[in-house]
Amino acid sequence: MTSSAKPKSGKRFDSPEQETFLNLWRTYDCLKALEDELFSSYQLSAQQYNALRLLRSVHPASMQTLALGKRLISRGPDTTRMLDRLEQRQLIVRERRSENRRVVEIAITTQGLALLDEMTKTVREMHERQLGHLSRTEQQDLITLLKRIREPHEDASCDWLDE
Amino acid sequence: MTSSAKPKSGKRFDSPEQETFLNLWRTYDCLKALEDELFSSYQLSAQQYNALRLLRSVHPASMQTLALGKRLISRGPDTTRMLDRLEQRQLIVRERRSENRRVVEIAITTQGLALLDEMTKTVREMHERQLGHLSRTEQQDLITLLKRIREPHEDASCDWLDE
DNA sequence: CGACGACACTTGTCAAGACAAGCGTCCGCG
DNA sequence: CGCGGACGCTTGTCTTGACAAGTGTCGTCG
Repeated sequence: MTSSAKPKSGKRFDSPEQETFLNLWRTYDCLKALEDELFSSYQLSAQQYNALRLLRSVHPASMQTLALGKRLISRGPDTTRMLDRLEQRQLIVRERRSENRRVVEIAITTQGLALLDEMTKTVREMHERQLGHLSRTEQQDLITLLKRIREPHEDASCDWLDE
Repeated sequence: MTSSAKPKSGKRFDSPEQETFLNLWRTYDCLKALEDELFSSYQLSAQQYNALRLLRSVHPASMQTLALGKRLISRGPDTTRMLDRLEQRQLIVRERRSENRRVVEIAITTQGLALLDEMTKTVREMHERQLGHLSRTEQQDLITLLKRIREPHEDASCDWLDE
């Protein structure tokens, strides 16, 4: 008993907050695995799928690269190169307007919309597998708790401006 | 109104399950950002920190590489190379025993324990910032819901054998 | 109207993760 | 014994994400 750290193999967590976070992490990872499995069969990442969804929500209008990046989950990742891949597959188009040649407007193409349509059914089935065993009330409770967690952090580093 | 997809910009989610999952993702990402910020100041990833924690919990015994990898959150990532980095910093030791030269036993070193001790305070403060504004009851409710989500998936692809 | 700073995006470079093939070791069976 | 297969880990290679510096465009102020 010389060490100041007490392993105490019965107690697995250093604090209740750690237990909560690890549960959150595990659960997220578990559901993400199901997502990735599906999306990879369409050669898409979850981020790319969300980008397409966002673009569809403003279709036929367009969004600027930065605005799109801000609304994706992980804050400002490599938006440019992710869009490169989508553009190569002609799921989106990029356009530099003469009125302001700094910004690049992104819009979803007909092929992009078609891909989303094609995925609708399997995506819904995956959501069913992921969370279908929870009642509507449980899901609502969960969302409430999750939002409460984010409350004090939203303006700090996590601003998605979702609504 | 020619398109079959209905953008309907008011409705943001395709299904309640999607809303739940996106909330989970966002919340996780939000808390992860706080984690990463802290751990990166110690030149560690969250995975590496968890590996050290796990090793401490069995100290002074050791674990096999595969067993350790299985108990980390993201299933079986690049355990070997992650341990390479920890070994280079002498936070762990690897040993091939003569009794079974296939397996590699991993153990945390005194320096590894010292690093964990050094981090204890700031890690706790971060947990406080992350989730301190939730009551014990709220955290417990959340954990219950999260476990319920994982229930049907645990044996499929997410087996952490935590307890 | 020309220089300066700010903005929006792009490119370069590097570390980290994913996937598959390869190597050494052990067990079982003839 | 010796050989085939399974196991446990390592290595190679590719894709992905992270961070910083660079490029082109616009507003503004002297």
